[in-house]
Amino acid sequence: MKQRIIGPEAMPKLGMAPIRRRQLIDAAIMAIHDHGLADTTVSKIAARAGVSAGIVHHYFRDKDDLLFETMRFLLEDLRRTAVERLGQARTPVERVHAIIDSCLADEQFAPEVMAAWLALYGQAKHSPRLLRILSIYARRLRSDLANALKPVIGPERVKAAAEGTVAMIDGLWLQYALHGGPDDPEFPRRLTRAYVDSQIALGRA
Amino acid sequence: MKQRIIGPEAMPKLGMAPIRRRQLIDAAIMAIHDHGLADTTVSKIAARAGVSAGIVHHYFRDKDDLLFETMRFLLEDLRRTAVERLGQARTPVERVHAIIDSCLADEQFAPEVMAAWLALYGQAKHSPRLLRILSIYARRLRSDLANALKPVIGPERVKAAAEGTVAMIDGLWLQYALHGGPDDPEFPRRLTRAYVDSQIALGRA
Amino acid sequence: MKQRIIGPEAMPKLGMAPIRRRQLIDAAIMAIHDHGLADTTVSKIAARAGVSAGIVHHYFRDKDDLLFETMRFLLEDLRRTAVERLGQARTPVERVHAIIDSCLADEQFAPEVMAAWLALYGQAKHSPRLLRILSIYARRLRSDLANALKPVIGPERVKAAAEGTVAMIDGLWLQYALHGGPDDPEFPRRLTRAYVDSQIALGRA
Amino acid sequence: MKQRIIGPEAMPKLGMAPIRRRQLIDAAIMAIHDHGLADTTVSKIAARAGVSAGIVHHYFRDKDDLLFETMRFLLEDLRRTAVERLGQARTPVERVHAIIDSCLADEQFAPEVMAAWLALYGQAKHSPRLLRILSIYARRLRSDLANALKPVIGPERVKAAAEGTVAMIDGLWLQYALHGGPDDPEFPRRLTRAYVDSQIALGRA
DNA sequence: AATGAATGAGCCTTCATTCAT
DNA sequence: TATGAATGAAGGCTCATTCAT
Repeated sequence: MKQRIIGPEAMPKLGMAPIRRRQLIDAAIMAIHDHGLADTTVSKIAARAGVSAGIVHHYFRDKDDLLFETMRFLLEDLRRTAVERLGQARTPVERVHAIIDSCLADEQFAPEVMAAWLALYGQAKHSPRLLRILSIYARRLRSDLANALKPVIGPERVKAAAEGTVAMIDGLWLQYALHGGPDDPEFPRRLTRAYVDSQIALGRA
Repeated sequence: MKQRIIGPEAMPKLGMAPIRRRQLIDAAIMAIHDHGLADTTVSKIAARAGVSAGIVHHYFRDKDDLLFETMRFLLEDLRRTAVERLGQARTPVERVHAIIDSCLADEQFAPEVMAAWLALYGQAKHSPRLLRILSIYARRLRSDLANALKPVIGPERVKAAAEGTVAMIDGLWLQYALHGGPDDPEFPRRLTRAYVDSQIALGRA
Repeated sequence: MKQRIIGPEAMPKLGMAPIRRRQLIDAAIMAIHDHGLADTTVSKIAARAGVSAGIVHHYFRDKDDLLFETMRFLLEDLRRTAVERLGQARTPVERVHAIIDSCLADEQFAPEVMAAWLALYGQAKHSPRLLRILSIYARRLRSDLANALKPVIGPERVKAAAEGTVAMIDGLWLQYALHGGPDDPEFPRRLTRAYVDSQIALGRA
Repeated sequence: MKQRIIGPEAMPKLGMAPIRRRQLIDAAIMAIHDHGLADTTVSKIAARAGVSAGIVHHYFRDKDDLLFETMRFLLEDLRRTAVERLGQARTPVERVHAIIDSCLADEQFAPEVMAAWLALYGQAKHSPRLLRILSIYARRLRSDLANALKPVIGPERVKAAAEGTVAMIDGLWLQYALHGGPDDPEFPRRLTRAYVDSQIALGRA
């Protein structure tokens, strides 16, 4: 999170846009972690990225745009991980575990990431764009989970099981987001898998 | 928008402090819901309460103080409900249900309350005072839950069961906080109770 | 300066005006000493006097009025002392010494008094009322001094000697006002008397 | 009222700091003269300098910082003049006269400068930073004066003579600061030199 | 006479944004 | 591309003043 993409000594004039945008998004995540969303200013983000405040508006329409892109980055990063792991899963249960493991992956417990997600949650209701991408992500997660559970749980119980699993994932994550990451990051994953297993056992019967 | 909480006919000049403080706390909750914490200003809160912006500083040291008291009000309100319901519970399982039902009570799904809690969560990491009262509340909840589960679950499984239950409660609540309150507020309570029951069944064996 | 005129337990309803006014003037002097004129507020003055802020406007038109009366009090106090001492003086030289001794009397080196006088000086140019009473006082002082010197100094040198004496008085006082009262309050008086004596010696020749 | 110090044709965007700082210090002196320290606001200073109020905080930490730098400017300006004139003086008496002439130089009787010095005096007791630089200046002045007087006055009388001279300088200046600059700016210098001469005459004997 | 509640104006300061270089 | 200067709009907070009690 803190390594520089390229050194400050070599600044090619072309193709900087994606690099700078990514730099600024990283800086925004760090600034939110350091100061909280309410106290995150354009200047602080720019300082974190090692650039001047003015340049931010060359790469993003305005502050809101930068913050929106930051939130989208978080969501897409998570989605990418989930898709990757799902691609490697072979059985239904492996698919469920892939989802759990990507939602509760080690990276999701990085303090900067947790702070940014919490900020995203707090802000979503007051930003239609934010709410929209968050809802899309949430719908996909439920859909993936339901699809994975369908083969092993009776159709009338799938929805409740999926809801419960999402709740377990988010609830565990929230604890760590509020009170500090887990000593053993495997613990929440194990707990959630156990829940799913119990649901499958129940659903099969 | 600007209706007065208490009628204009009786405006006592003495002993206004508790009335005004409560008025302003209510207004703060509404303002957070309307604009989000980051865009909640003292003026907006005062307008919501139907008073001038200046008077806020007669009753609260500063904006942070008002917001802190608002958050504390939410926490104490929840705590009060939980203590009441626990007092009426007779069996261990009733005690567990009392906790679930107070955390997922209908009032907790009021849009204003959900918005304020989300804001509290997002802000806690950047306010020692906030984090402190939130941690106290979280510790009490876990303690209550563990005590209630102890008689019916083997000691080596109590902690995991309590953690799981808290996660289920928070996770379900979070879904509704983000995507709108439940159609049937009984549903999340039923789901959580089912989880606890399965844990008890597992724990007993 | 800090003793209460009357205790708070016995509050006669009649004839309070002069007492309260004097209390508030004393409190204003102390507040100016404590906080500086720029940071002296009505509330601070009222608190110093042990009354509520609102009551100040029963005894003074507004804050400016209170401060003006405070400054006038200082000037009249000094004038009263000078008149008293002049009345007891018998010879021309005694009259000059009386003026010196009243301007550099021990009371004039009280920290509260020095702070208030400095504030008066800084404010005078921006308050016509203040400048007026200050000028009257200054004119009287020069006049008294010239009259006292006339019998012992040639008329063509009286004015310069009076100017020099006033300068010596004010200059010495200013040092103490800025850097703390004199260890030996007799020292500045002696120095000024020596100056006058040298002027008389010169003037006589 | 709003004329720019430097022409509008050349507005360099780089290296504005020293120019703007000096502009703002000048504007602060004028604002203090116009309104008095208590009524000098950042907006008034900015308006005097022909810039927006916001920009003040680009060049000074806060209002206090600007006022402090303003006061320091006055002190350093005076000190610079004194050092220059002392450098040109050849004899002990010339050195004393150099000090007198710099303290009572024509520039010191400019209304804006006098108003700012008075404000400095009134504020010093309530600002440690201000008191500190004022004390340093005062100490240097006394030291310079004592050194200059040492060769021509017996050691046991040097201190009193220096004190008296400082008092004469400050006292005369104070008269003009309060009641308007001298018709003949040479007059106070002559009077002070006469005092010093009399002290030397006395000290030699 | 005295208080505390209440207001409204104004001040300092911050900050997103624009612009000339 | 990148910067720092500059602005203007708020925001938080203070405070003198008024008023009902």
